[in-house]
Amino acid sequence: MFSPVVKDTTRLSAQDWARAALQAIADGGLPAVAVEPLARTLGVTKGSFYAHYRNRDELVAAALTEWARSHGDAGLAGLAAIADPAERLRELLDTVVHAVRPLAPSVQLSLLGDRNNPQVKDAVQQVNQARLRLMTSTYIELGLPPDRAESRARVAYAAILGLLQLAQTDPHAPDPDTLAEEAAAVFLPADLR
Amino acid sequence: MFSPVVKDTTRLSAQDWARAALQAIADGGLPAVAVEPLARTLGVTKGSFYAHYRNRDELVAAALTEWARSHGDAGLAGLAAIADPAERLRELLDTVVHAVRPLAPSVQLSLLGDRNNPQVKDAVQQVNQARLRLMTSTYIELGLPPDRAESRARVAYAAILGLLQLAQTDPHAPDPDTLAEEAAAVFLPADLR
DNA sequence: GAGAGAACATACGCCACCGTATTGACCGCT
DNA sequence: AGCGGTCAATACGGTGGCGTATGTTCTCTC
Repeated sequence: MFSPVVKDTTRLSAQDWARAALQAIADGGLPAVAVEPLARTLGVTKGSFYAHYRNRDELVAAALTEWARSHGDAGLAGLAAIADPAERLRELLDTVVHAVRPLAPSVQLSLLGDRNNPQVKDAVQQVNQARLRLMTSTYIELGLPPDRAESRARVAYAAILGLLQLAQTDPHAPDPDTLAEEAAAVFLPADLR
Repeated sequence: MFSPVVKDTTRLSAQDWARAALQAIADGGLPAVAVEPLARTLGVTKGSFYAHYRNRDELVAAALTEWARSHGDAGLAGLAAIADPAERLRELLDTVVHAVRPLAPSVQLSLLGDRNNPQVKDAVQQVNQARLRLMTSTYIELGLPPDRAESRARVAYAAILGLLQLAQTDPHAPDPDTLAEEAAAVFLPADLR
């Protein structure tokens, strides 16, 4: 018995459609989630799609829910498990700055183009809140008073988002190590100034 | 003689179409730049559109060019004119953090959803480069060595972008003054640490 | 191994948008 | 007054995506 990495000739599930939808979002935003093109890339015709979802909107909702789930508290479990707050923060910065991870951030960036859609707004908000909560409590653990911890977390998280954004549009390799160093110097409050 | 704020019954120019296209981008990204809907909001039919542009792509190109122009070096002239680098930087942070300016940032955020389009990529890149150049030279003036100035500028600009991004998705008013203070504490190198 | 249901194919009508063609109305200019 | 150019309206064919209807095939289960 061997587990196939790619679901070869087997039939598709609702999850497969949702995953394909997320990939489409990463590539072209919400408008790219179109039933017929997705069916083509999946190697089927659209007829079978309606066995899984009632309409396109339901697919979009499913994809967004899945994304919000896996990138909200669920996706932060690994980081949250780090006991030492300073190390946790450094790990977070390192991860982000070094990451040219292909799919994960692309979805969030693409969703910005469709931020007027209420469903999108909810999903993005949910993910952002979870991350901000983690970073805020980290800064509190580091000794900042709660209100300062909150705004500090906000600025730091904003920088993370912005760096991802720049990484996706900028061809100039900014040397990750230099960036990580700089980010650490700015956001790791060794002195808690 | 009174100057009409809205071009009332007069006829439209290519500029008018480009402006409408930018507004559409801010609202719904590139896919929202559709000839017939735009014609409807402009109060004409699409027949007249093709007197100004050969096709939709040309309109998109014109809109993006206009945006890149007005938000690149041209749009930074006011800030660049500030002689004192520290004041320039503070002004920049203040402007951004306090700004819930409706249209300007929306376009950039919306364009993220269409960053795979080469035209979009070029425009965004052009604007980002101009801003990064200004911030880098500002940090150099402040006494940072060139390489550190560059990465510092990158992190600071990323934070700015991220704050705008959060402001558009987050309903929680983060109290601009607190944020401005925090941003200043982080990015204004009084000590040039 | 026969039925049930899930996954798929095919074919259809519908609508939104693109681009073209043609014609008409409104300028400025000599 | 007449002329050319610009902006505009109307009408048309083409394309791509949505959703429905109606079968067909696969797979699981009893």
